[in-house]
Amino acid sequence: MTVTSVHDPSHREALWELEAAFERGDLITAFGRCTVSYTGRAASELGSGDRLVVLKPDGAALVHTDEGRTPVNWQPPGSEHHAAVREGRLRVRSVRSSPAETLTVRFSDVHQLSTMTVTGGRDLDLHGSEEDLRTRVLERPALVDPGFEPRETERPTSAGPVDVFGVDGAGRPVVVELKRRRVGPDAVGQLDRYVEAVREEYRTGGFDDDRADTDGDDGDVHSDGDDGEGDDGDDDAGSDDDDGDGVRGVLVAPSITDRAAALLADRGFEHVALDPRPEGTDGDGRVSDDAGADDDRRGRNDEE
Amino acid sequence: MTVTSVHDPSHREALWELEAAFERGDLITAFGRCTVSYTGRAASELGSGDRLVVLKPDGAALVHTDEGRTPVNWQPPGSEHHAAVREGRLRVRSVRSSPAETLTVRFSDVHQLSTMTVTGGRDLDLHGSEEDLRTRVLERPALVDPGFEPRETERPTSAGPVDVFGVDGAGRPVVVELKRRRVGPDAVGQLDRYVEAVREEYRTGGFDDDRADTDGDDGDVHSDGDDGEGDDGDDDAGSDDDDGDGVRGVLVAPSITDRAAALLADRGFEHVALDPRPEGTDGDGRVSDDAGADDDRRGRNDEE
DNA sequence: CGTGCCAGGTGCCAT
DNA sequence: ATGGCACTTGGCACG
Repeated sequence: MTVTSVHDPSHREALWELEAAFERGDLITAFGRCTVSYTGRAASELGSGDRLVVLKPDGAALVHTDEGRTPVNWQPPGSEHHAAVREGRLRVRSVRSSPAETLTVRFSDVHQLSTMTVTGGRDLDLHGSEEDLRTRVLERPALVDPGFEPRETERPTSAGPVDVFGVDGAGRPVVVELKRRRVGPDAVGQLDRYVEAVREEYRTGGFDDDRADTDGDDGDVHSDGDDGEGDDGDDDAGSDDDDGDGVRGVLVAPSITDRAAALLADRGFEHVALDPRPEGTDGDGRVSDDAGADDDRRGRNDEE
Repeated sequence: MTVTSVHDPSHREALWELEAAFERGDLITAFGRCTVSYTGRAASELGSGDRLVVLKPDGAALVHTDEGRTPVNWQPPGSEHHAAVREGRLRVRSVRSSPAETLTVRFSDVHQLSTMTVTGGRDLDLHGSEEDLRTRVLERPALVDPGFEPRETERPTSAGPVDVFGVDGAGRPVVVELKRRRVGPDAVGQLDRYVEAVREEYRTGGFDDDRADTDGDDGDVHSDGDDGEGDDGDDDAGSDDDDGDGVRGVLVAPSITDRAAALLADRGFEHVALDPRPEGTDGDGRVSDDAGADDDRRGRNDEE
């Protein structure tokens, strides 16, 4: 049995179905007239109306109206669903602790209640994320700067992990912050924190013990062979070569807003325009070159 | 007719139901075995499996697995839903432009398809947001600082709108940034940008023409009567009274992380611990005092 | 579990 | 439309 469905069930019927579905670990949808109360990190009340309520076996709960991508109310995974009949209404309650939160849906009428057994994979294969951008940068560092040499990814600093850290042609340390989309002032602030942290690090003599003691296992860039060129850029740093303090800050993103650009200039940082996905993939995802291993879209009859 | 539901429909049947539901402006749920393709700002592929697909009349589309609060794939409101039978599968496609994005769901089997007419309100009454925190601060400015006098909310600066702007007992300008929850380094960066903008503003002589020309209609704090006290604080600013440049920065939030606190101290700013909801409302939402106009939870029988 | 950060973030409201 | 920001942000990875 994969799907059960009851129309206009009595509250007792609905309760029975719900508890059986909880037991089975089914996905549940309930459509009916209800009010919704939430209390926890915040608190909310929603007056009576028809809504679609989705209860997942992992504890997630969603209350959807006919509008919006975001549910009006919800409960994250890890909650526990309970059902009961109280004061003539079917009460579905989803509770979690830490933080303590309760979502209560009170149905005056259940128009339809369905339960379904879910099978099959849920692994999404996604392209175009920041990780893809990082890959692009690591594969072709010249896109960032002619002489750029990546040395480490997720390089730890006192201000947090630097996306890509390396040196330029002149041996100056370069802090690269990656963003998959157009950036605003916040990204500049982020870059600024990282650059300042690295500068401070160099100032106090290379080792502030800020860098967590990862033994080059995780974040190191694939060594291309040439190591004997100035191993950690400790010699050239500290002198005010160009601007700032010898440490360059580079924001790699498709584009940047005016305010962010102003802030960036103020800090003496740079912006490099780069897309997370290489050229040839436009908004519709058509790949001009690189005929990938896509075996679903073959017959291109795209009407309707 | 509010709800229609078909079990294991043929693709033709399902297609018929779908198009009728589109026509009626109904909310649609489809449960079945499908693959999902998305392309637009990014691109993704999801292999075959059972999923719950929700199609809303406003154009929103959701694809849910049995896990997570967030749909594996989706389309925001404003999209257009289309259905067709292609290559022996039921294809549901949701398309939007700007940005150009397409979500395609291909059903090999539809286990259940339901359509529902939605009526009733969707206005959520939410408490505990940043706006509530602002209200608290405006009603009791002393919570921020003994002599604090709010002057303006959403005060425009070259760096963006300042949550609350005012003066302290010594007549110094105060920039207040509000956060409804525990803050990290980003919030300090935000406050820093605002304070710097205000300082620059004062430095260049009160009017940099940064402040957008809102004629005191929107952001002004309710005038309490006393206006003849130094109308815009132009006299005392510019002298390095305490630290920084005579402009104070205050981060109002329930709590703050260590890193953020360090940054805050570095900038010479302050943290004021304040909750968006007044004392007496704990995590479970029980209000100790202030018996509000809540008329739903009366009989407190809270078992199961 | 808290800290920090990315996300196809979404949503709201401003210019 | 773009911009800046809040959000019960959610989700993940790491210390």
